[in-house]
Formats: sequence, C-alpha cells, structure tokens
Amino acid sequence: MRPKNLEAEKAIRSIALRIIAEEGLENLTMQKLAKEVNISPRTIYLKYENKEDLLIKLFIDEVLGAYEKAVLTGFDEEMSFSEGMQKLWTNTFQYLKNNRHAFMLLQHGKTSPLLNKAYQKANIKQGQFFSPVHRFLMQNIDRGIIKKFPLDVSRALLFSPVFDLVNEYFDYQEREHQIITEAVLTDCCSVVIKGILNK
Amino acid sequence: MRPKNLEAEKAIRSIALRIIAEEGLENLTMQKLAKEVNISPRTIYLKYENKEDLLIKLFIDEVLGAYEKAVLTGFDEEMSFSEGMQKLWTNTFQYLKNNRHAFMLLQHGKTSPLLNKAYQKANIKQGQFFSPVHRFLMQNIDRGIIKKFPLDVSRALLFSPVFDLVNEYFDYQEREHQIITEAVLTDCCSVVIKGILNK
DNA sequence: GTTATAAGTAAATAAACATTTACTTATAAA
DNA sequence: TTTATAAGTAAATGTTTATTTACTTATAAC
Repeated sequence: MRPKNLEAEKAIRSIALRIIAEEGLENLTMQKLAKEVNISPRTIYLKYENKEDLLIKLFIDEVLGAYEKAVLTGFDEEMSFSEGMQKLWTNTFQYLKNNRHAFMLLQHGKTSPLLNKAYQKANIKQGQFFSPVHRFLMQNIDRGIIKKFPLDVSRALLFSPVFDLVNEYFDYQEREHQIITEAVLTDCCSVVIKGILNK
Repeated sequence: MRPKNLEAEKAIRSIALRIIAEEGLENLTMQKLAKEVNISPRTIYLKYENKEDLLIKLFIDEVLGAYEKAVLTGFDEEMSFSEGMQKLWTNTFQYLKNNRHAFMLLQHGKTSPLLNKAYQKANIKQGQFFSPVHRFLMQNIDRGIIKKFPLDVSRALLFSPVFDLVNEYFDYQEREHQIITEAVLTDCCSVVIKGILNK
C-alpha cells in the first residue's frame, strides 16, 4: 500500500489558512487550494469529507487548539489577579500578532454561519476551552477581589479590548507606523484591571 | 417614462441585509435576492452597477450612516466624561440590539476584504464618521480627565466591550435566557469608565 | 519480483453563479 | 389618444464552483 503523503496534509491546512486570511473565506475554493498546494482536487477529498469538514477541522484543530495552548502557557489560575491578567493579555497578544492567519480565521468564526456553529460547539461544552481562565475569574469573583458579573460579561469586559488591539496592530502594520507597543499593551491591561477591581 | 419603483429599491436593501445576517455574506446571491424581492435579477442591475457596488452602498448608506446617527442622538461632546460615555454606550447597545441585521453587516466589515475596504475608506477620512466622539475623547485627554493613549487605543479600551456584549445579547436571546440587562450594561460602562479615569 | 491496495492524478460533471440579451410594459409629455 | 422612453421581465450566457469518475502509481507484504 502506498503511504500517505503527510506533507501534503500540512500544506493543505496552512495554505487554506493563508488564502482565508489574505483573500477572505469567500475566495477559498477547492480548486484554487489544490492548485496552490500542487495536488489534485481529489486529494483534498481523500483527507476531508467535503469543504465544510475541512473548514471545521481547520478551525478546531489548527486554530482553537493552538490558540488556547499559547494563551495558557505559563499561566496558573492561582496567580494574583493582576499577574494572571497581564500573563493572559501578553500571551494572547503575542500569539495572535505572530499568527495573523489564525487570528483572521477566529474573526471569521463570528460571521460565517458555518464556522460559528463549530465555535459555539467548542465553547458551549463549557470547560473544554479555556477552563483555567474560567476558574480563575470565578475564583476572583468569589473571593471578592473583582466585581461580580455573569462569566461571559466578565470575559467581555476583560478581554475584548485585547482583540481590538490586535486588529489595530495589523492595521498600523500595513501603514508602517506602529503604535501598539508592548508598553501600551501593559498600560491597557492595567486600565482594564483597575476598572474591575473591587475598591 | 415609466417611474422607478422606489419600494423595490428599499426591499432590495432590507432583504439583502436579512440574507447576510441570517445566512451569511457567502450565501447572498443575486438570483436568491431577486427571487425573495420578487423581481428580475436584471432589476438589481438597474439600481446597482454590480454586486460589489450593492454591498458597498448597503454598508455605507444603510449601516454606517444610520448607526452613527443613532449613536450620536442626544450626545454632546461637552457632556461630562461619565455622562457622555453612558449616553454613547446606551445608544450603541440599544441601536444594535434593535438592528441585528445592521450589526451583523458591521461584523462582516472586519472579515470580508470587500467590505473592509469600504470600512477603511469611511474611517480613514477621519472625522467623517464619529468625529464628535473623537473630539470628546481628545478633549478629555487634553484636560487630564482620562489617561492618555493614542485615539484608536482609547476607542478600543472604551468601546470594544459594548460590541461583545451585543454579541452576547443575541447569543443569550437564542437560548431564551437573557442576562445582558440594562442594569448590567450600565454597570459595565461604569467599570470601563473607572479604569480609564486619571486617579 | 509480483501483487494487492490505498494514495494519487487529470479530466469530467452537474449545479450555481454574476451578469446580459432580447423583449415587454407603464406612464409623462405631446 | 398617441408615443417615446426608461423601468421592468424571463430566459439565456459563459464562467466558476464543489464534487466524481475513471484511471495511474507507489510501496508494504508476500
């Protein structure tokens, strides 16, 4: 039996991510993908059931998984609130800034009905993704360190600015004039922390 | 000369928004749109040059314009920082919550290369959209009332959570269990304000 | 070596797409 | 009324799409 070409599978995934990031999800076609990977369209179907299957696997395995791992590196839910938040912010920003393709696909997760389904699935099974962060927040609420809000609300208050800042990082990169420096990021995180602390 | 059917033009726009919001930008086709409006595909081309033209006009006229108007209603850049922020948050949340289709298209503006172009155009010509808000922020920075950051960074810190909360509002709406109440929103705005105030 | 078999390919297929062609209709102005 | 004309339509066009069909190839096991 002829062995699988594992290189090809990796190439399919990374080139698919590149096309989605640079030309948009709407411009990812199976034939364009095959051509750029230098394989026959049929070969994609040997590895993925169909386009939907490819996108969902791309999203779950390649993006959500790697992203979570990067964000949680060096993070410990028993850290002080400020220290933990700074770690999470730094990790998030560093990973996304260095993985624009993954960041773009995460963004698509909010608007594409297809990816949104995959995203919800992964997130609704609570604790599957980012459970250490969930516990970290609940713990700090229980101990009265930060203001009490529903978990999703706390998440929005504490982390949505960092995503927006990554977006701006890329915008400014295109205009070759960077304002989102590490110092700015640290200051922003402090602002967010100050707002939610009790007293 | 036969007069234009102005109803049809309105219907094209509102049904296009509905399809994009409910089925995604990738599922908006000219033939589906024509069928749902009950007109011939050709008629769309009497009013718009092509699909790109339709999308950009939809985005600029229907969404960005109406959205800006709603957000600025009753807002005055000479308000106190806290009062102004609460007004902007309330207006933003109320408008987006009642105009899900517009909200969804705004989200697509971040991921679709096509709409992104339109979005950048509208925003780069600074002052064209939301200039009262820009002046409001700069003024409060100059007066030392809030911490000094580049304008885009301040915007991210102060307003990205409210978008995320709208997203969550709709998520919870689908699960028929609303947690994003007006009281929660007001509290969230206070958290954000507290964070950025000097002292 | 031979061979069975999964991995791979090139080219075809049918459906869906944006846009046009060739025609019809409603009405403002004469 | 008549009529010129822009507004409208139904159906076609050529292209692009996801997916398949019918074939070829590489290699593990014998």
